[in-house]
Amino acid sequence: MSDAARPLRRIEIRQQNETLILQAAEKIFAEAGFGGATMQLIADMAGLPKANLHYYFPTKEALYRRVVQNIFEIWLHAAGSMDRAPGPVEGIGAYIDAKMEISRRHPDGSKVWASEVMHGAPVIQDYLETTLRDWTTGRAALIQRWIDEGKMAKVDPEHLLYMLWATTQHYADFGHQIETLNGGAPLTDAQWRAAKDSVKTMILRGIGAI
Amino acid sequence: MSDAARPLRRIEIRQQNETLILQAAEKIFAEAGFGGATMQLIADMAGLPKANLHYYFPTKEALYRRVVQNIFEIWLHAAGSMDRAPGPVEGIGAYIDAKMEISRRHPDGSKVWASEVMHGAPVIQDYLETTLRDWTTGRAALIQRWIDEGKMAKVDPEHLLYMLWATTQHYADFGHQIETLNGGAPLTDAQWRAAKDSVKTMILRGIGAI
DNA sequence: TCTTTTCCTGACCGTATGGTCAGGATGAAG
DNA sequence: CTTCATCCTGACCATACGGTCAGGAAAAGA
Repeated sequence: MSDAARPLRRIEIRQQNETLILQAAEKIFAEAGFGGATMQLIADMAGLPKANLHYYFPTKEALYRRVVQNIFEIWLHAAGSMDRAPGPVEGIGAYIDAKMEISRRHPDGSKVWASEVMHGAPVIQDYLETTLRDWTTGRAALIQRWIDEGKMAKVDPEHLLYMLWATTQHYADFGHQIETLNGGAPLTDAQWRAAKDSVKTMILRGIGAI
Repeated sequence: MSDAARPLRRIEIRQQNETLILQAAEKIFAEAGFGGATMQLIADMAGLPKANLHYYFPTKEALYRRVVQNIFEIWLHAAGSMDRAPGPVEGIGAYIDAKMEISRRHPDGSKVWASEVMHGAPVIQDYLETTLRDWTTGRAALIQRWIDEGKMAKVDPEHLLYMLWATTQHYADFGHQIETLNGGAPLTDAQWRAAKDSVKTMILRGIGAI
C-alpha cells in the first residue's frame, strides 16, 4: 500500500498520463472515427478531466497525429521481420505471422490507420511518400531477387505486398464482421492459429514458394 | 433546349433529387466518415439547400442508412457471379473480376461500407447477421463441394472468402495509399488489368485450382 | 380557372463541441 | 521553510451542427 500512495515524480506523472490519454484516444478514434470522437469521450475513458487533455495535447488534431504516428511505428517495427530471411518461405511467413499478431493485439490501431488512409491520409501523407515508399521499394526488390533466384514464382512484387497488407489487416479492420460470422464470438486461440495457417498456406502456395 | 426547359414531373423531381443527394452523400461520407460529414457539405455538393435534404431524408442517420443499403445491394448483386460456375477457376475467377470492378467503379461505396463495419456496424448489423451470414454459409458450402470433388486444394472456405474480400476491397479502401506508391497517379487501365491478373493468379494458385 | 397536394427554402433554435483561462494544488530545488 | 516550475481543473466562450418551421412556389387534379 505504500507503493500506491507514494507521490509520483514529475516524469512519471507526465508519462503515465500521456500513455493513459493515448490509449483512450486510440480506442475512441477507432470506434468513432476522427469526426465522431470527442475530447470528452476520450477524457472519460482516460479518467481525466477534459481540460487536462488539452494540457498535454494542444488540439484534437495533435492528439490524433500522435496516435497515428504510434501505430506507424509499430507497423514499421514488424516490417523488419521480412529481412534476414534466406527465402520467401521464411521471410514472408514471418511477415505474415508478425502482421497477424498486430491485427490481434492492436486492432484499434489498425482501424485508425485504415481510417486515416481511407480519408486521404491528411495527417500522414508525408510518411506515405517517404518512409513507406522507401520501405516498399526495398521489399519489392528483395522479392524480385527471390524470384530471380528461382525461389518463388514470377509475381508482381507490389501486388503481393498489397495482398499481404490487405489479408492480414482484414482480421483487425473487419474484425467485427468476422466475429458476427463466427456466431458473435471473438476468434479463439485455435481459430487465430487456423487463420494464420490458412493465410500463410494460401499465400505461400499462391506465390509458388511451397 | 426545349428538353432542358420542360418542367419536371413530380416523380422525376423526386427521383432526380434523391439520386443527387445520395451520390453527394456517398462521396462526403467516404471522405469524412459519418461523424466528419455535415449535411451542409452534402447539400453544397448536391447543389441544394440544406433544408431540402431534410425534406427528402428526415435525419442524417436515415440518409446514411440509405447510402449503406445501396452499397450492400451492389455488393450482393456481384456476389452472384460465383454461382453457375463448374469449378473454382471460373467461379472464383469471375468473383474476383466482379469485386475488382466494384473497387474501381465504386470506391466511395466500398469506403463507406468499410467504415461502417469498422465502427461496429451500428446501422447494418442485422444485414450481417442475416443476408451476409446466409450468403457466406452458402458459398462456403459451394467451395467445400469443389474441394470434395478434387477441383481445388483443401483450404478453409471461410478464410478463403475473407482473403477474397480483403484483397479486392483493398484496391478501393486503400486506393489513396496505392496511388501514392504509384507515384501519385491513379492506376491506368493496364495497371488495373495487371492488378486483377496478379490477384487472380496468386489466389487461384494459392488454392490449388491452377 | 380554382383547389389541393407536393415541393422548396431562408431564417431560426437548442445543443454539443473544441478550445481557453484564471487560479489553485503539488512536486522540485535551494 | 521558501521559492519556483509544473501540473491540474471547473467554469466559461464562440462556433458549428442537426434539425425545425412558416410560408411561398409550382405541379396535379377537377
